[in-house]
Amino acid sequence: MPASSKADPARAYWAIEDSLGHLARLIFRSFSMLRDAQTRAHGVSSGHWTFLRQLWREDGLSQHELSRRLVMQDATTTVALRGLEKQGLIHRHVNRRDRRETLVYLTPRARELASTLLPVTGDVQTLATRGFTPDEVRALRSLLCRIIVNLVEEEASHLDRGQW
Amino acid sequence: MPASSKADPARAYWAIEDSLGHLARLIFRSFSMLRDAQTRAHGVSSGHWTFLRQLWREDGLSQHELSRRLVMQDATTTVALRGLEKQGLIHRHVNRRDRRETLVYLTPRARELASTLLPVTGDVQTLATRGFTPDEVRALRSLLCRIIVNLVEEEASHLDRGQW
DNA sequence: AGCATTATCTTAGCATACTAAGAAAAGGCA
DNA sequence: TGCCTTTTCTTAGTATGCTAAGATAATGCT
Repeated sequence: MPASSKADPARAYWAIEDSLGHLARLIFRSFSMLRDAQTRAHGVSSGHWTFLRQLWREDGLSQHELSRRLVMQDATTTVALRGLEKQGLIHRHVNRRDRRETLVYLTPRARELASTLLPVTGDVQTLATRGFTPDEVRALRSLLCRIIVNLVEEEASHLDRGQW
Repeated sequence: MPASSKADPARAYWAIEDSLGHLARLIFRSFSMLRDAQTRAHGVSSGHWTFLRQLWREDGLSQHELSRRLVMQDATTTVALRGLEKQGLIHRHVNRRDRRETLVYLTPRARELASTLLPVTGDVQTLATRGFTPDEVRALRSLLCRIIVNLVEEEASHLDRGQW
């Protein structure tokens, strides 16, 4: 008999539905994987995607500003951008007005990729919310944002108390 | 002037609110970190927590069954359990009726930790949903579960088509 | 019984992303 | 101006969790 994992793949998920953190993990992971399946063929990994997506909106930012917008550590950004540079998707040069900063620019190749790859996010999102009414999607986004605000405030108060 | 990250920490999050995958990432990460801050003092890391929590519900499961319930790869489980064993929180022995399986049991020490650490999940959850009505919490859980079902079905159909 | 297939666990290698600590540049102030 | 602090980026080390490939045990088929 096949393992129970094949019998009803969704069952395993329902069993842990009482933890919002866990639900968030599953959703984040599925999003990454589904997106990755589409973008990998173009040499864009899951880790690179996050940065590319932000740069498609606006490039010429410093690494620190990029990190801030994506809520990533500077060190993480350094490593990810090194990979993107090696793939010829970005180039970087020191800001002449503040030579501590490194500004990040897309290459023409990366710009061309945008039209191919940007729709992928939309596709995954559409798929994830299949059967949702527009109101439900809006409600979900709103609830998630409220959670994030709560969590951010809590983290900030931890910081203030010097706990971290 | 201080970096803008300190000016309004929540702003950075709102800027990317249009991606459900990204929102899920932020929530998952905040949950992990807030929990970690409480449990680390007891020698329980974020990665161990997931497994401990499941084992507090029911131990004596095989590693594969544990993996299935937590939606983890078997290899991931192997490594995590090795850590828990080294910490003296679990012990494992081969199932006599099927010697391919390794059954996982909590140690008395791990059982004692339950009463101290289990409330932590609840605390983080309460904090995350501050200002929510019970109906909103229920609605959120329900919406998240529906997304997961959608995503699982999609992944399953990818598997069927042999794409992965 | 014997052999091929399947299931479970492990190992190895890699990707992502964290923290801590250090280097280089800029800013602030005596 | 010179020194101390802050900011930005980098490096090193670690944790989490993935895939691929292998070892061992059980199962199924002839």
